Amino acid sequence: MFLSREAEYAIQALLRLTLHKDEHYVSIKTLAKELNISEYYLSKILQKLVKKNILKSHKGPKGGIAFFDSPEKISMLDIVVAIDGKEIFEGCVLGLYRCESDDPCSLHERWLKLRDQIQQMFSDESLAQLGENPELIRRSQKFINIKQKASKSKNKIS
Amino acid sequence: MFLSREAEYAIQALLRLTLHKDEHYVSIKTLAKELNISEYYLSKILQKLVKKNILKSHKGPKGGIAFFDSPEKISMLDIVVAIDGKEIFEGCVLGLYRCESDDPCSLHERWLKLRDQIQQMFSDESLAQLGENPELIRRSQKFINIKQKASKSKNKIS
DNA sequence: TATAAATTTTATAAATTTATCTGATACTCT
DNA sequence: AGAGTATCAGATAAATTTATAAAATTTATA
Repeated sequence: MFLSREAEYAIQALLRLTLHKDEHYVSIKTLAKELNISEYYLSKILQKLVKKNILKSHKGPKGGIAFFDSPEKISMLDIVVAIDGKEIFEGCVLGLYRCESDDPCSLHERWLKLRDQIQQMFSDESLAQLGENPELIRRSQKFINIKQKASKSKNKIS
Repeated sequence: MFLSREAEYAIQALLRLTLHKDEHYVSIKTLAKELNISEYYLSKILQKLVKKNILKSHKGPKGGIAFFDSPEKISMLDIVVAIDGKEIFEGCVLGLYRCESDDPCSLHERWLKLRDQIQQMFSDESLAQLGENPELIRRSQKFINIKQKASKSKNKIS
């Protein structure tokens, strides 16, 4: 799993949000139900996006969250970095000390190129582009159930 | 961090082991001291490699671990998969449900290619090739100290 | 202005990963 | 055979990530 679960949920929530185009603010509760995860957990995650000005929020009745900018202007990289930080694109792939220096490991150059390409992939893709497949977004809700069940049974068996 | 800490330690330990070329068996205790990590923890990790026939072990005095095959025949991928499993090269990068099906997300193809290239990178590189830079291997010992300090202070400050 | 709806903040719990410890077993050597 | 050395296996502990709950704050509107 290249991204943290939080980053995955953030992306899934924002994708859901693109399906609510007309509404001014959408409550986190609603999104949480649609994604089938805890309202509180989602709040926590989305707050990070509010602080990074990817979302704006409004309290009280008729409140909720909304995009700060339009989804066309939000790249996947924006979201990923807001949640997981830019550190996931840093460091030696083997965890070797001082590998970034003038005497790197033999995988270094190759890894750097691949990592940059991953980063480029995320920055090339806007939320709006990903949102062009609403069917996929709707399907993605069930995944959480499966994940939770999988980790539970894994615990029991092994 | 693309690889788990265990996988990183496994690689570092095997790299260390290549520096002990002449000896028949090297004790895990010795390796653990060189890497500056817990002897017991390293045991646990290396046991996985024993079970996967990457290492062989021998109990008692003059015992320890040794390569089952020569480092030339061991790829980085062998080690990574032995510890982290092949799952790290599977699934949708965004965690979307059924993304692998006939209706994938718009990042899917691009991610698949990159992921395959990462896998290829690991399988192209043998332990022996990485071991050709003994200075780097020796330096890598200190990294663990830094990591441990970093996570401790992180805890205290934030 | 009171009430209900919503986010925000803080606390708590569960699960997983990371790390250490202990006892058992196997082996070498004298 | 006995003493010492080393892995092996399973239990335990600490740290981090993942998830939930409860209390505090803000806001719309009746």
